[in-house]
Amino acid sequence: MTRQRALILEIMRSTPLHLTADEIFAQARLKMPNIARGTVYRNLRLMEQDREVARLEMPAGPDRYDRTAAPHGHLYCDCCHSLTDIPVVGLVRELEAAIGTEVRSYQLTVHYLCPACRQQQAQ
Amino acid sequence: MTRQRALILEIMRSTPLHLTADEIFAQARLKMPNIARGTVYRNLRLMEQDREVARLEMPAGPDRYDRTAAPHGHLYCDCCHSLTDIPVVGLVRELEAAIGTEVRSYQLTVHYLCPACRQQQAQ
DNA sequence: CTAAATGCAAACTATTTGCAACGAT
DNA sequence: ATCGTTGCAAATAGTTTGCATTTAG
Repeated sequence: MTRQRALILEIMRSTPLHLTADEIFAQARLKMPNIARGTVYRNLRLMEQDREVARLEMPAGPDRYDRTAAPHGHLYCDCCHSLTDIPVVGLVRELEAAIGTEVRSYQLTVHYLCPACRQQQAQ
Repeated sequence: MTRQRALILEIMRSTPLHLTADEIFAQARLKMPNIARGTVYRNLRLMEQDREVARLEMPAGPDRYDRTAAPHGHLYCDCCHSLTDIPVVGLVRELEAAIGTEVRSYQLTVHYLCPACRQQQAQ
């Protein structure tokens, strides 16, 4: 556990947002001006393997990271690209029953138009 | 509708596999030796917008394309990266009820170990 | 005829990696 | 002391784009 890694964890824990590696890097720079971008990517990958964070592949743009707690899905606005959590109760159980084997994890991304963007389109 | 686009559609329709843009490009080259990689990418993007195909963001490696039919999810093997369909009956309805607004589409990727890889790990 | 699509190559974005120097144990 | 981790810069992978040329309608 290096200072760099501790800082990255702290940043992840300090926000409910789904930050990109670069956003995390930018925040980290504020507190540790010569932390390297590579270090951030490396640690995020390790933390993903350790299941400390989950990497979210996005339909557009860079991956984002989620401080993992309970399994959940995401609502993705096709217009403004905002991302919000959705609890999907019982989905894992359902899936395991359907698949007949252990589910290691899942990623559910639901595309929609968020209220603000729907409003705009209506006008 | 150009010859190029028709060929890409034909390739997509001729296989149940989830090909990458580059795999589609390689197959296309066999029948049309100077079709350009850019053309394949451009058409796949258009076809995605027209909902003729669905682009699948993968946890590792390039995106893959799915000839869309009924909405469904995918089983992804964390070990050998194989990808197979899972019908997820009623998920859209469930989601719309939970979200309270129209779902445009969704991507569900379930991580697991496929039978072959599970076997190997056990040994 | 003309507007849109192509082939080509170069550009670009996101991410990974090699390596010498550094730091935690 | 030693082994993993860092910072840096260069490399890579996947995809997109600009532009002159071709093609479909």
